[in-house]
Amino acid sequence: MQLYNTLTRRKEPFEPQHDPISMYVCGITPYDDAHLGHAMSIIVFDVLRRYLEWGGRAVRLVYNFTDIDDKMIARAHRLGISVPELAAQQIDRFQQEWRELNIRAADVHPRATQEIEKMQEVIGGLIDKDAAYAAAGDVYFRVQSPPDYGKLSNRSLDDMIAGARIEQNSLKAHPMDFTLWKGAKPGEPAWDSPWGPGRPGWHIECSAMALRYLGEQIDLHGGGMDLIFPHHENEIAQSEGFTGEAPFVTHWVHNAMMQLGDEKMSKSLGNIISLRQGLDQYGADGLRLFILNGHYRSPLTYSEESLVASARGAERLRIAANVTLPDGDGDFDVNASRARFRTAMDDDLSTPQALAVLFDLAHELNRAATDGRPAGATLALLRELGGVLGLRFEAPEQGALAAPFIDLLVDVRRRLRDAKQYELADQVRDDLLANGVVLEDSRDGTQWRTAAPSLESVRAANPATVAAATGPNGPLRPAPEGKEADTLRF
RNA sequence: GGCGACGUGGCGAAGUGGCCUAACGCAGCGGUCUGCAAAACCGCCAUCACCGGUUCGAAUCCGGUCGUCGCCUCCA
Repeated sequence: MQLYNTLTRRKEPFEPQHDPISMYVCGITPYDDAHLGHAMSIIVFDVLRRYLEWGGRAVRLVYNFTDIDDKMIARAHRLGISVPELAAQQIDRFQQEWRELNIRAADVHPRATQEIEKMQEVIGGLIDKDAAYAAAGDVYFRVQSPPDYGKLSNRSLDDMIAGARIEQNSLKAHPMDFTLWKGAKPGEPAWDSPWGPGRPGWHIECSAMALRYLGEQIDLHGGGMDLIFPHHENEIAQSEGFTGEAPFVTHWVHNAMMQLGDEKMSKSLGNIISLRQGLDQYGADGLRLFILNGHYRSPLTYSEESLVASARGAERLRIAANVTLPDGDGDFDVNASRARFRTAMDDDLSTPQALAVLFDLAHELNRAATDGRPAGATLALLRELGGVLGLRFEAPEQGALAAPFIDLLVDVRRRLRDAKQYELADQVRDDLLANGVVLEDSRDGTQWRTAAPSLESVRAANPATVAAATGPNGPLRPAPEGKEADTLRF
């Protein structure tokens, strides 16, 4: 398949050298709740992994948690809990949300705090090669040591200095030198090291974890575009400096950022929607459709309209994936559809086109159902390809408590209809709809299902969900002032 | 200032030289079905920011204009 490679800035054939394919995706810092931007990244790489496996390749995926850094410390301090407590709590939440999103677990989920030894080994190795130096309890990486520093982000050290606001630090040999090890400050978590007590710098954990779990050269490394510089640039510098092997990663894959819509939204705290809230309002398939409807390298703008449309689309697929058909495969050309799907996905993971194939299959299924034709093979293919995209085609859960009462109302309404008391029967139906339950009458009786959210219902719900988005950990960080349209920030 | 992306129907979004009078989804409109609905089905709804050029032929290539956005700082 062709995959865009950030390193070469063009689409290239993806030719993994390892079996299983070694794949590393930068995870999150578990200091606050996940939002839709995180969902975008994790869904994209979940789909890439599923697609590779569907193509018959084995994949070894590592997805890390960076559970120690300044934000972790600050947050834990504010909450009055320890950093490990904060990490444990947030990682639990993430993993619960990942499960609901139908994200397949990685093979390894390393945590920075459990990889200190490996990090120190790498730091020590870099010092030995004079690619790093200790200074007053800190250790810095020498950006002038690699001959090609800046190759991933496509910029020179001069450019970086010109544009960046560099804080003065006389300990550094070069202003862009970055920290590998931070000397401990009072009250902060610290580990012993040859350079004194301290904690790892931001980038070193990923080098250490990738090296430890995947080896010196890996096939694919993923993450959000915002990580290209400095995080991934520095990861390359550290890893290649340490091993002496290049390239550290043959294929770098980055997803574009999710953005907030208009000014109003960016200024308003309540509109930065959490993953929890998104899951509750639009369902896992709805969220996936929203993200997969665009290409992973194009920025995606959050809007309630789009999410509602995606949730409706998910409902359409779900209904088609659950149609009742006569037995038999039918004569629809499923191989053509399968090939179309593969062609789309092979072209730099073109999920918008892949999704179009699923909708065409859904259409064919509905036609078959209308005509009373068999289409078992079409149904099987829809479910199979849906699986590659991580779609489940399951109804959002209706509270188990409510179900018996809904059944009861449906039955009461049946009696009213039998008695031709249509006005009352319709009243029951309307009232249920107002509560998010759709009734469908047919010859075989009445079915009910949870309604996809309407724009009105979402808008009505959102002011109230500001509090929900706030969660037990305090409010999500407000968007910075002075920007018209902000990237969702964590 | 440096690096980069983008502008396609009411909305989202594919398509990067002829199969495009432009996929797919949402919304809308007309019809079928239905007690009425819902779902589904049938049908309808764009000439691709603007200007100029290249070409037998351009949404797709080149130049210009206008507009939008991202990264360069913690960030998926």
